[in-house]
Amino acid sequence: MSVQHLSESTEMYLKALIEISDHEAVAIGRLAERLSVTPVSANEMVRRLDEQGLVSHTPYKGVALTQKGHQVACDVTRRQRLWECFLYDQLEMEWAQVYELACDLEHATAPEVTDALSAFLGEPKTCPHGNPIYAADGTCTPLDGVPLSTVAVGDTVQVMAVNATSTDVLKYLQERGLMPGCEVTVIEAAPMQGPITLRVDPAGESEAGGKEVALGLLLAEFVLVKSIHS
Amino acid sequence: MSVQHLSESTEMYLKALIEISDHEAVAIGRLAERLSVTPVSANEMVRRLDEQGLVSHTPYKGVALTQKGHQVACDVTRRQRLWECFLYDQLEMEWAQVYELACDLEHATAPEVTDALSAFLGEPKTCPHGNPIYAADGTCTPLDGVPLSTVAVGDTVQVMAVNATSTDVLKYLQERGLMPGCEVTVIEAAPMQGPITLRVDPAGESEAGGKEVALGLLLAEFVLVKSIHS
DNA sequence: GGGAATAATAAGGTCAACCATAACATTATC
DNA sequence: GATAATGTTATGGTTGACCTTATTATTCCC
Repeated sequence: MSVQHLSESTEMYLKALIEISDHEAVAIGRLAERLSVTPVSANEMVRRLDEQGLVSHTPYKGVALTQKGHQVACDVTRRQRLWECFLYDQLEMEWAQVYELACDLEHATAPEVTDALSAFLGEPKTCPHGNPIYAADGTCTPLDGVPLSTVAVGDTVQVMAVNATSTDVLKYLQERGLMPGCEVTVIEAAPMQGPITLRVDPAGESEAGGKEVALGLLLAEFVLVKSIHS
Repeated sequence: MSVQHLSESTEMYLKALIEISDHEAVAIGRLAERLSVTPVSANEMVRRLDEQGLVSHTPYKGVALTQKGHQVACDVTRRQRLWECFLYDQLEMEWAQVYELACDLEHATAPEVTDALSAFLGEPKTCPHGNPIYAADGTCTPLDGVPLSTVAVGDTVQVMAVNATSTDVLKYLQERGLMPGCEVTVIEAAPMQGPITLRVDPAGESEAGGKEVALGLLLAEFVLVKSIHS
């Protein structure tokens, strides 16, 4: 269990894997794209991670985290989301920016600091974007939402979390009010992967009958929602 | 002035230079020792830093920070000491440990974060070890103390700051009560670089007539004190 | 002035994490 | 079953920051 010191690069690979794997193997190509490296580089790196027992790679099938790798990935993600909370709640930094800023800090955070930070923040359970924060033992209650891209026309749902990592994408979504807690009605879905049209009511103002927003399907995949029974 | 991204190693060299230079050139050997690298490696690195205009190296004379390098070094030190305050005051971590922990965080801290952190902490002026925190513009009021190793027998002084970086050394000093604010009377100084003997009154308890402590001269150099007029 | 300590330079080596290009293997799709 | 897409392996290259060993240059001090 001793998690000596893993390189920043190693931590980024493992974090990327936990972010894009739905409990199944991930294609190397996708991983490479997510990390902005070439498939060849990703292949090399995956081989090294495999040798260290952090992932298991089945040629032509994909990469999956081992138990050890999963533990590390949870830990890295925990550190990041705690820093996001700190940056957003305490330092009052930009909602769209804290993912990137926390990403730098996460690799420089000793276990004692992580735990003390969590206590200081009151053991928060989600980051500012709504994603769950793993407990020190690696457990967490997973979100039971679905991507906004899969919601039927006419349905009204509430945004639970936003899964994006790029500051630009987050800013784009924020400008349209798509933040955790807001309510969204799908008004129209264009054919051929066209955008969906939404009415967005900012959190806490569900009476307002907010503005109409067109959202590309790929962007809508980042937005996790649950249906509203009301 | 654009401080793009300098490597962690670069920042460590510049920080080491500002820490051990008394406004004069530093011998490469000393720098190498401080950073635990070989003189040959330090030489190479100094050449690179010189090429980047961060230091100026006069062969056989030593290295000095340029204005640009000084600015960066101040900034790095500022980041570190702010993190020390956060870790010590807010997260309530060990006094002896926060230097090392903050040292990791400092390299991962964006300028916006530094400024927001400083505001959050109430623009502190010193770190938990008593060393000054540079303002955002690089200015700070330097300490006017002298090393405890230079104090005459019989004198009573107050500890202003502790300049050590190793957790072990800091822990050793803490165990003997040598923290900022405490009062110290030099009882005896052994010849031939022998230890000095002190009476240490912890901060806020100057009536108590504290314990006697023997301290090696090299350790006493880390402790910055000012005389007490009382 | 000579020798010791220190500093500088040269040459060659390692390691992690990338890159490109090219060849080859496998899987998926028409 | 052929072809395209994707994945894998091989080879060779780069960069930063270290290392060792050896040689040469300078400075300091008796």
